[in-house]
Amino acid sequence: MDMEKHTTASIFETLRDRICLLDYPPGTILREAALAKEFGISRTPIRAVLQRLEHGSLVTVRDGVGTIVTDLDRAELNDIYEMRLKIAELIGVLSPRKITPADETLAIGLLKRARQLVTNYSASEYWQINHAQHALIADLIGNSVLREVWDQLYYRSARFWYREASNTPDGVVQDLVAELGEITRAFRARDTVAVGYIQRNFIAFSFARLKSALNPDQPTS
Amino acid sequence: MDMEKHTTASIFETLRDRICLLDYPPGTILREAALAKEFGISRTPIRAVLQRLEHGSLVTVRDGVGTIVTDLDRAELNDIYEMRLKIAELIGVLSPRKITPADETLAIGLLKRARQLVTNYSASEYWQINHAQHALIADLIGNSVLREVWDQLYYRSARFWYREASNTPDGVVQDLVAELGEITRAFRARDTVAVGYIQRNFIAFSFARLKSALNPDQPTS
DNA sequence: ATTGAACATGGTGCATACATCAATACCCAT
DNA sequence: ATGGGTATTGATGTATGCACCATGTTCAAT
Repeated sequence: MDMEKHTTASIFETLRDRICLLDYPPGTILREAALAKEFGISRTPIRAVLQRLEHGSLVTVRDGVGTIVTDLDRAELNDIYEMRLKIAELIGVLSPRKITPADETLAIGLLKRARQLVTNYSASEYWQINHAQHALIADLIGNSVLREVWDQLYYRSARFWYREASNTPDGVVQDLVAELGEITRAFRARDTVAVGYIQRNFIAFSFARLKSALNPDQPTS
Repeated sequence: MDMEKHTTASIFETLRDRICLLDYPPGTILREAALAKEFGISRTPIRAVLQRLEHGSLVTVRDGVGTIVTDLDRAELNDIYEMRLKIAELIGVLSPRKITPADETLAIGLLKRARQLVTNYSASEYWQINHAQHALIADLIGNSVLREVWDQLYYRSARFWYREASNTPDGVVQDLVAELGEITRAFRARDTVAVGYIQRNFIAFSFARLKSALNPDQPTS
């Protein structure tokens, strides 16, 4: 029984998170009828949601087949991360919002939560902290276009690093703690440019980690 | 009588161009039923097209009211152009495709067409040349994510400069000729980085022109 | 045994009727 | 004359039946 009132926005977020959290692994075929039945509505609004997901490059709809969760190939990984590296540097440049004490408080809270991950790891908690950190920084971006691109690339890259976090949580959690520590420091100094560069650096670290995971060893002749 | 076979992709391009060419001025209310009747199909595929346009920030769909062509306010102009300036610099940086003799030939052809605009101005021809130039350069971009963003921001900015071109065609056409001249030179040198910087510069020129058009005079105390 | 086409099945794409929402005009009370 | 609640109108949002497409299967011919 579903007592909740599912709106198209909430369904979109639900499906998006299922894809990002690899609950729907790449290649999964989603059926409109099944989703419609699950959420207790008709196929029409489901189709609208799937179209939005397709715009975000998370799925591709194929006539007569179904809606297929997109694959994670290496070329796309490179393209997304190359862009995120460059986009991050713009965060503090394109007329950002001023950092407030409330922001600082939120960052400190996230840092504390992240530190607890070191001893008690939980994939769901890791995801939620990342999510909150992303929202916190996206809210600083003054340029609306930059914020949209930043947001979309975040969700498009999420599956890559979430899978890596599940495989080898140790290093990933250490990075998250370090990142939030630096962000807290930058927030204390009210330095938005620093926030952008911190993001750039940790995206680069994550990128390196993912690449070495795909290339376990250097090829030997 | 419509003998052509309208596909959703062609309808999307048609409506997009109507918005960009100010055939549908900002504030215009589009009715799904009217569009469905015009293209000889039902409301369902029309709604899909309108959703795509909304994703591109060209319209907003309001329940019970209609689909409204978005307004051109100054804040959005600033955000879009700030981003385009930064994005343009990445064209030659993020693994671009090699420039070929065929590209050079196309650029020279566009330059010739642009020169004819100086004596015989035509708004439609101006639009088509800009369109072809955009496609030519977008095709050089190797990073798929960058290409998508570049493409979307082009169409999002189109209405601003198209309106300016209609108001004062002279300076705009001169800029176009100069831009295509420099692009041709960069193509001859097979220098993709130069292409990106040329784009950046002429976007900046256009930006300055638009800002001065919105601020006819400096405010006097 | 293998290959080929015809067919059965289950999916998305489309068309249409109905439900719901927003704006406006209207009418009655003041 | 005016103000506010109500009815009306026409829009988008939703549900559902049908058409078309893709895919796997089956059966016959070689």
